[in-house]
Amino acid sequence: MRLEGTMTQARPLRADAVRNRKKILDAAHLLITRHGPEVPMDAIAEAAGVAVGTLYRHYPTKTDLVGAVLSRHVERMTLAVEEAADRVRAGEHAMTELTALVSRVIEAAAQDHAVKAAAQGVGASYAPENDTRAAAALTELITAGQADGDLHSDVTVADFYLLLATAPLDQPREVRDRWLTLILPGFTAAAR
Amino acid sequence: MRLEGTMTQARPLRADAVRNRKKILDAAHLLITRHGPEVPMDAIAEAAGVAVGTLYRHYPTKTDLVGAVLSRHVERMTLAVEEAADRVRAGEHAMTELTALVSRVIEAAAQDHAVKAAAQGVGASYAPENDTRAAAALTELITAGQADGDLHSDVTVADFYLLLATAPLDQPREVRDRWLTLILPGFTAAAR
Amino acid sequence: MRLEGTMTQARPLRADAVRNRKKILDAAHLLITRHGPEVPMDAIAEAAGVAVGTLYRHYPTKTDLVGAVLSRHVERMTLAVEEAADRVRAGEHAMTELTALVSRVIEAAAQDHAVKAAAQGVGASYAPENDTRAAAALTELITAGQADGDLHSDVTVADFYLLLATAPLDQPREVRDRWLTLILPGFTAAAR
Amino acid sequence: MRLEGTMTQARPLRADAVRNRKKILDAAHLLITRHGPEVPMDAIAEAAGVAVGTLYRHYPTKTDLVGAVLSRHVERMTLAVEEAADRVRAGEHAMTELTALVSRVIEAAAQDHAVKAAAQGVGASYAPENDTRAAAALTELITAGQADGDLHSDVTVADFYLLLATAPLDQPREVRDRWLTLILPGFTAAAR
DNA sequence: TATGAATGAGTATTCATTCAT
DNA sequence: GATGAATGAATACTCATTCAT
Repeated sequence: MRLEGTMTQARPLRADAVRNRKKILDAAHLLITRHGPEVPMDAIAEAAGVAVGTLYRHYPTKTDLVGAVLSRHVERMTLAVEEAADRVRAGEHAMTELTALVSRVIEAAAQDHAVKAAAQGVGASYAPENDTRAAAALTELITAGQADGDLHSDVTVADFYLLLATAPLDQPREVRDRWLTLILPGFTAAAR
Repeated sequence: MRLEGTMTQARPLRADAVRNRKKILDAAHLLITRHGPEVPMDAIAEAAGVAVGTLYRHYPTKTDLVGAVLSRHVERMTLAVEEAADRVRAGEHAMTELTALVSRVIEAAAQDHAVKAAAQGVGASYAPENDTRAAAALTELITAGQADGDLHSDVTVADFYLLLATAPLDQPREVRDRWLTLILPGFTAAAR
Repeated sequence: MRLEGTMTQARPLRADAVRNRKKILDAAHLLITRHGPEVPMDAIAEAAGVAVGTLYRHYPTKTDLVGAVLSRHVERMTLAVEEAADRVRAGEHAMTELTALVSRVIEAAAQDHAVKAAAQGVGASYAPENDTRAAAALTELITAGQADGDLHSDVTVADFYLLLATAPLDQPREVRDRWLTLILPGFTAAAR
Repeated sequence: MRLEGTMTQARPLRADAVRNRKKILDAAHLLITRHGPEVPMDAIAEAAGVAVGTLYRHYPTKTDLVGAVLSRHVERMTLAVEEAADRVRAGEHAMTELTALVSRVIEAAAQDHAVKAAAQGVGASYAPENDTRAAAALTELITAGQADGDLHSDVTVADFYLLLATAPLDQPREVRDRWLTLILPGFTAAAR
């Protein structure tokens, strides 16, 4: 289990170092999303407008960099889940939110697909603390859905992770939609 | 310097060549399954106990070799589907056969997982005629299942391919089973 | 100094062996002329309709084969020189014949250029006995030309070889012609 | 995975990089001259005392390296021509300078012969701007020689290029001299 | 003798990572 | 802290030549 670079950095970074760090992460995100995790480190460095050395100072390993990129992605997902949880707490229908959430997350991931491949391909592990937050919010949604009698009672957070992990992200839109049509019944109370 | 050779390799291979070919395919299968399609050709050659040249004589390209490994896999699946279709024709319950088939194929693929990745990763194309055979048998099963009123009327061969393509092959057994629990309802007439 | 394969072959070849030998040489000639001496031995064997083993039985080394191809070329040149000498002996004007000969040989070589490259590139040495015959005929022509007072008195066989060796065979026709315009004066008695 | 980089390498090289670049070019020059353009890149790297990676950083392709070696050669020739033109402008006899120039360039090239073969063999293109400079200076010389009535009036820059291109560079000194004796008359006004 | 399968050293090139400037 | 030059192991593929069938 590896923590993200930022965590290990005790003292605050110099202003330009922060800037560089962001430029690097942006470039990595862009290139990895576009070309997959095989992009050479040199290419990322060039796109970021820094030298490779700088890149390595911030992320001592390609795996680290890919991991950082992935973390960002996870962070975005986490926010989406938390927002959905907020809305449910504010009175929205849980199952509706869950369905929309899944759909939205999958669509987002489909654009960013290479990022996920990155994680598995290079073996990068992403920041676990985000997962915890996401898991908490998701649990809330699930509980609410079950309380409504919509969601099947044995559904867990892991099931949703599985849902995301297996979504056909690299397929065209209509395939992804068909996919949701096929998979969502399994999550409802009525269908099983 | 590449000059065109004869396309057709009509004459039967020599006994020892056949032996080597099999050794190569076995080694490739093993290594690709275990380490993914990135395994060096040299490693495969060594594992097969032949020199690289021999390997290249049998499979002029890495893509060819990976494709051959994949074809094997597909062939096995095809047989499974055809057997199921035979049983249904012989009176067995279609939905039961379909469910068992999916389960069996997924289990088989799980062992062989990297092989699939190989196909996409290297762009190897697997023998399409197998697909045709498999598709025919599968169509038969689907039609039967729909006639029984078990299978949802809009289910197609493509849906089953999607099912296979997205199965969490690299997850442990219980995850795969859970997965089937979640996905199969979407295929039934009752659940939707 | 290596002798051609034929020379080392004490007993007469079997009929089919002779046939194979010719097929090989023809194929080698064609491919080497067309693609240069880098053509793989396998390609030559295939074009000849024999297996590589057969090819190697006749020409134990690529160098040998290339040398044999070259010999053929030299043989043709030799014939041309001898014919010119014959004509001069029959009363033709020596200088005219020499000029025409040079022109003709260069044109022939231009088509067959790769063959010459072959000789140098692979280090093949061509059958020297042909040279002897060619040299004799050429000497005759030279002597006649000098007797006529046309050819410069210090011109030797080596000069003509130099002429051929340096002709711009890979250049287009007009360049080769210009070349002759430039080089021939040096051979005449008048110009020096 | 190739991503596009910046074309312009504006900033000056670091001192040690310059040193390496020179070592590489020297080694390449030596080895290519000695063994022809087939010398392995590894061999050149070793001879230069650097790792292959370094070699490829400076010359991304073998063709580039060979081209660079050739450019050097051309550059040297260009200088020689320009110097001769300078001398003629300063009052020297044009034909004498031309003759000496040709002789000198050929002698220089003879040492370097393989380099030329390299260019053609690998398809390397040498810096064309050098040619332009050389052509200008050569034109000047030719014009002067024709004005003196020494050089044949139809002689062009191309003729001199042809002269160089066909010189028997790989032959011993006396052959090259003999060659000049034979070819130069063709360039004079008197001989044709 | 012919066949063609097997050998294996050799080739250009890439890329994560280190380290002198 | 940043730079970018250097490293060198790794990879797919070729081809002259040998040798079992």
